[in-house]
Amino acid sequence: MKNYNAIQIEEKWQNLWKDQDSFRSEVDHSKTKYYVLEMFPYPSGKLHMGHMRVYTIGDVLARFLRMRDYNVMHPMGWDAFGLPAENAAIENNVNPAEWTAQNIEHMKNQQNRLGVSYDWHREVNTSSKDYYRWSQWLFLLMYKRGLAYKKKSDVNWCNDCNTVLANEQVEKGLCWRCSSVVETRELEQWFLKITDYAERLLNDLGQLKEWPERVKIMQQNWIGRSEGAEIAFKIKEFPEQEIRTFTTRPDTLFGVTYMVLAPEHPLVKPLVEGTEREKEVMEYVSQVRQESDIDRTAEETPKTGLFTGCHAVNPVNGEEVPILVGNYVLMAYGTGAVMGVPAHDQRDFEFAHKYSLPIRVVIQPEGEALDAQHMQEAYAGEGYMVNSGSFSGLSDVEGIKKVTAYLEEQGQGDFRVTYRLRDWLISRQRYWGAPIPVKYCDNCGTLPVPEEELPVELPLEVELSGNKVPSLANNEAFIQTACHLCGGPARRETDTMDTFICSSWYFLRYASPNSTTAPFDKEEVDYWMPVDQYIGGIEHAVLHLLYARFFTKVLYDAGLIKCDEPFSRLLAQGMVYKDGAKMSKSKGNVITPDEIVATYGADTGRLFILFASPPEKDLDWNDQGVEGCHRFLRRVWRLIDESKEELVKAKESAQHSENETILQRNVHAAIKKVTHDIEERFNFNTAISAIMELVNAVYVYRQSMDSYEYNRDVLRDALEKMVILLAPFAPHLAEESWSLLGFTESVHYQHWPHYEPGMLQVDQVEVVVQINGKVRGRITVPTDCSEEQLIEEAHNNHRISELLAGKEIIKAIAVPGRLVNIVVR
RNA sequence: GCCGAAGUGGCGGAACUGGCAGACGCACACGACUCAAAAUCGUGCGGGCUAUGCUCAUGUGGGUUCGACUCCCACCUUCGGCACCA
Repeated sequence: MKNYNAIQIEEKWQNLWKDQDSFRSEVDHSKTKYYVLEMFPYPSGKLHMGHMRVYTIGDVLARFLRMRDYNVMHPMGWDAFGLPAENAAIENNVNPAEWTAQNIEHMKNQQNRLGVSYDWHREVNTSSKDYYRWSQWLFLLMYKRGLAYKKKSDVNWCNDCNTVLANEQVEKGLCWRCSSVVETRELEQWFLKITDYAERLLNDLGQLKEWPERVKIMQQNWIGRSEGAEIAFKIKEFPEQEIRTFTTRPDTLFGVTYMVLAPEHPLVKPLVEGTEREKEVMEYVSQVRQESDIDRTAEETPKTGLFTGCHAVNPVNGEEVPILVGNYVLMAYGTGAVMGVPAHDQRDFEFAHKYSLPIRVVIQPEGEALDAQHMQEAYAGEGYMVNSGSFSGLSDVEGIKKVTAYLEEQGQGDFRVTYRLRDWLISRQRYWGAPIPVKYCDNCGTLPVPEEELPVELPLEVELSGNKVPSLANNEAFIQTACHLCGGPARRETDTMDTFICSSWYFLRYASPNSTTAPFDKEEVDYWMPVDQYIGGIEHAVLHLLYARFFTKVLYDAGLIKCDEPFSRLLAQGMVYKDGAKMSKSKGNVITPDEIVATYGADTGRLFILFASPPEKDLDWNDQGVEGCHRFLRRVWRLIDESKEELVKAKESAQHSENETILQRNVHAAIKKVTHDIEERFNFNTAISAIMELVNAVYVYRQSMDSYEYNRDVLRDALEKMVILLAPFAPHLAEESWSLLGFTESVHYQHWPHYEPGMLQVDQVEVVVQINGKVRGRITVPTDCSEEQLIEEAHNNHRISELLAGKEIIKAIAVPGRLVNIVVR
């Protein structure tokens, strides 16, 4: 007997797949296409268990669907721009481009050793000229469509990464990449107008029936839509000026007792200029603005404010209320000004108490009498309007409509929808990225680079100076260019694009990775898109998945693609832990795919990853569990190895014994369950357990008689089906087994078997008999036994009849094939 | 604070539309094979008890139902998202 030598087997078949180009995909209109995609990795050079998990999940699907006769595209590529390449350049004194290229080569080898069935003809690399040229082209498309603009504003700055960050890349005030505190800086930067798409990005979440609810909710929260009114307050001291404020509760307008401006609000300075309060107010403003966002927006931070000396005029009743500047008002949300309604907003309530501002109740809950003097907290619930002039008596809901309508009539306000979502800041002050294709000419101004001049090439030679990679701003040769309009000298934009731009359209590029005349070939894209199944980590729930949806919608609007949502089905796979903690060097609990492949082979690693937990749940790595999976594969191997002789010795007979009928039933039950678990439920763990049960059943069959008595056809069929079912999970062992069973064609080109319902039929079933819901006996009855017969049979059972003696039977319920429940008193 | 997900043996997990709770695997125990070990094969394996059976048990407490891990209500714990968002 030969031992199961996984390493040797795996290498053999990987080479063969490569030589035969087994997983190439082409447009074929005669077949149903299926696009399986795993989020492409950053080429860090190190493949970790999280990667192995995504790729394995994707590969099982890809292999399964190929056997189900779909035309499957399963591509892979590299999200190759980004900061780590610069850090590596500094540490190892190596060029970022070189470092990236080496890592890609290494990681590609690692991926291939996992036996993942990629179509490498479609490989993309976002840092290659052929790719980023089209990232730049897409920037220009955005520009043409009025979706890219440059603006001076307060932006998030990470000192460690030495660059600005998008809002989505700040987590709780910290940089998403390095966790250092994010500061605010005022800079002129490029933005994409994702807010123009806020409504559609929100609404179309409803189309995404096959997305996990939690991801959709995260996006919904992030977009943060709220309805209300924008209201204009005139300023008593400056009658030509007004303050616009956003509120979700226009029905509380009569309860306004003050107004607060954000310290950044452009009106603050003019209001106090030349007054005795100027010095104090402006000092306060600069003090607040120095605080980091994390401090300023923390819940514990006390609310502070300062009177400007000016007054706002309430448009509904002409009341004059003081205008203050306050630290709790954010310039970035709404209009940067808040009307203070202390009776009905908790923050306003606290603020009013602190600064002795009046509180006026204008909403009364049904059956209660709120009294401003005795309120312990603001009342934000339902009620009817009071102290509100002609609006008094209306419900809050009616009030919102009527007050807004009144303001519109008066030209003092509008219905308004406000989003939490901000425009996407895409400028990065970093070298290793796609240059933003813009020029600045003294005569002609800011100019997008004409398409014919693309790509704006990133200079590859880097002079390391000190401990950093200099940004393009230090590269005069890059900066100097000619204006294509006036021919005069012009300067290039030196910022590069956020790498999330590159990953917002890569799934389109896979359809035609070599297209030189467009970012993608329309016909190919229309055939393959949308991605049928996308798989990746939950950490991209808002970031990448929101940006990619945005890009897709812009391309749809531009008529370049036919779909307006990129990913039909999404699977957010769980994390890989070890001993309840994230794998990390500092904890010393890292297991790498390389080690697993070297010790047990890729098939064992794949099987364990799939068997230990359903894909969307977190997985706890367990060495003994891996051992168990390896044992199972050895068990399969032994079965195939021993069967070579057994199949020769076995008898040929059309007659099937009971044992053979049972084995066949097990085969068909396994086909049914494995198919259903992969296709409908993505529960690979239970699919694998079904295969294990089949393997156990074959062992039981073999043990039940002498090998001369085996039925050759039945045994052979069971073994073949077993190998086919195993093929998506342990592709190398399946391939080897298939060839040992005498086949010359790859198991991966076999058609997935269908189960026959007739084969699952049994003549007799065991049915549980309950009395008052407790199991009291079992009866064996014909499968087609009627409900009446079932109940009769239950009564006939010796033990049951004993237990029923002297009891009053109230009713009896029969569920054919399952149970009988007799209710007694 | 708001929103969401999850709580089942020693462990990972299973139980699809309400119908035998614990499939499959790990760990453990015993047996076979062996001089021995490993490997392999077999048997057992939620708790309690007066043990061919009874009883308790799916985070806690209620409810609906002939019957609840599954549905409803309240609560507890853990994890995740949002959060001075007007």
